[in-house]
Amino acid sequence: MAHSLLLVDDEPRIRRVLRLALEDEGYQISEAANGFDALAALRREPPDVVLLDLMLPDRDGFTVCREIRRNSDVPVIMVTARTDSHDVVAGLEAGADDYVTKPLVAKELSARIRALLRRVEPASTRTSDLYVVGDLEIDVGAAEVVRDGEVLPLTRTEFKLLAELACAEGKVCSREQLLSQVWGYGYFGDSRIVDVHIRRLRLKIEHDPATPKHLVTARGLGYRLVN
Amino acid sequence: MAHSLLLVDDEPRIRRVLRLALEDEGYQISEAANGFDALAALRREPPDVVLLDLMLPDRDGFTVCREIRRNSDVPVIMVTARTDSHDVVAGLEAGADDYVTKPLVAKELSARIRALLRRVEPASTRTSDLYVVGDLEIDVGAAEVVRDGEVLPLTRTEFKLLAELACAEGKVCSREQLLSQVWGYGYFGDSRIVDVHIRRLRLKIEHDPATPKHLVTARGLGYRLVN
DNA sequence: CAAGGGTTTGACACTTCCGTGAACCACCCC
DNA sequence: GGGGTGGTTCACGGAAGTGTCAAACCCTTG
Repeated sequence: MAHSLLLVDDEPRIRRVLRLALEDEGYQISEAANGFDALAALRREPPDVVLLDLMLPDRDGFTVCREIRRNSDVPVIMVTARTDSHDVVAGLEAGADDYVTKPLVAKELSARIRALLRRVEPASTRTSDLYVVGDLEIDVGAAEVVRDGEVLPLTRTEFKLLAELACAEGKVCSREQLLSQVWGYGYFGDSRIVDVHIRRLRLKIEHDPATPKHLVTARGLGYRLVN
Repeated sequence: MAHSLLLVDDEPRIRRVLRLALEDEGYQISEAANGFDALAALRREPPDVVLLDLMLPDRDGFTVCREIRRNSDVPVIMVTARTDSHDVVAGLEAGADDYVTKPLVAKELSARIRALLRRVEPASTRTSDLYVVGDLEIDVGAAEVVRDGEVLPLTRTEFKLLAELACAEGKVCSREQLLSQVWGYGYFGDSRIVDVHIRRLRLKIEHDPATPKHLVTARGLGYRLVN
C-alpha cells in the first residue's frame, strides 16, 4: 500500500530529482508543472500528500495552497528555496502543514512526509465498513444499502451521499462538505444539487418522505443522518 | 479556549524567552526542565502541544519523545540547536511531528504550532463537543440541544449563541464578544440584536422565561450561562 | 422619588433557505 | 437513433429565521 505524492514544481529537472529520490523511498509519484494543473490533478485523483513549490509560472504557491484548502484537507508540504521566516509563516498561514527549504535532503523530506502521514492517517482511514442507521445497513465495501434483507436501488451519487452522512455519525454535514466529499473537490456547480439528491434519497430510504426521520435537515447548516 | 503548551528545556533562560514570546501569542505555558518532569507533567495534565529540546540533563530528547509516544498521541515539536539532517530524521522517526532549529523566530514557531493544531484539532475535539448546563445537553456536532430526551427547536443563531455562552463556562460574555463570535467579526449592526436573541433563547430553554435561572443578565456587562 | 441608562418585550417587515416539480443534458446499451 | 438511466439546472412558493424599531419596564443613582 504505497502512498501517493503529487509533486508541483515548474522545473522539470527538480521534478526528476525528487521523483527519483522519493520513488526510492517507496512513494508513488505524480507531477504538475503549475498551479492550474496541480488543482486539476488534485481533483482528478487526490494524492496522500502534496509537495508544493512556491514559485510557479501561473500563480504563487501561497495562492495555490489557499485554493486547495478551500475544498480539501489534503496534507500540503511547501518546498522552496526561500528561507525567509516571513515566507514560512505565510506558507503555514496559507494552510500548509509543513515548510521545507531547498537544497533538499531526500531522507529528511521523506521523514517529514512520514511524520505528516502518521498524524493524518488515523483520521482518514475509515474505522468501519458497515454503518447501521435505524433499519438501514450501509455497506461501504459492497456499495449497497440493505433494509429487511432487501437491497435498496440507490444510484452511485445517492449512495456516496448516504455513506458520507453515515460516516459523520450524526453530525451535521454542510452542503460544501458534502459537495467536496461526494462530488469531488473543485466542483463548480449549483449547490442546490445536494438538496435534489437528498430529496431522492428520502424518497427511497424514508418510510414517510414528507416527514423525514433519519435524513433530517439542519436549517442554515446542512443535513445529518440520525439513528 | 487558549491552547496549552508544555515547554521542555533545561536552560531557564531559554524557557523564559519562549514563555514570554508564546504567551504573547495567546498560549498558556507550563514548563519542565528535564525528561522525567516532562513525562510527569504530561501525565498530570496533557497539554495541546509539547515543545521538546533535544539536550536534556537526564536523557536525550529522542528517548523522551519515544517514551511519550508509548502512551500518548500528543503533538510534539522538537526544538533544538542541532541542524544536522540526521538529527531531523531521527527526531521525526522518534515520533515528533515537527523539528525546528534554534535560533528560533517566535512567529515561525507559533505558525508551526498553529499548523499542527489545525491538523490535530478536528480529531481531538470530536470527544469534547458536548456541553452540559443544568438540564440541557448541548451537542455542538449535531447542532442540537436536548432536555429530558427531547430536542429543543433552536434556530442556527440561537444555537450558536447558546454554544458560545456554554463554552465560556459561566463567565460573563459581553455583547461585543458575542457579536464577533456568533455574528462574525466585522458585523455592523445594532448590538441590541443580542438582547433580542437572548430573549428568544430564554423563551425556549427557561422554564420560566420571565425569571431566568440559567441565562442571566449581568447588567452593564453582558450575559452568562449558569449551571 | 424622579431621572436616566440599560434591558425586556412584542410586533413587523424583510431576507434567506428549503422542498418541489419539471425540464434539460449526457451517457450507455441495445 | 431511441429509450433508459442518472445527473444537473432552474424557477417558484411557502416556511422559517432574522434584524429593526419603539414602547414598556427595570434597576441604580443622585
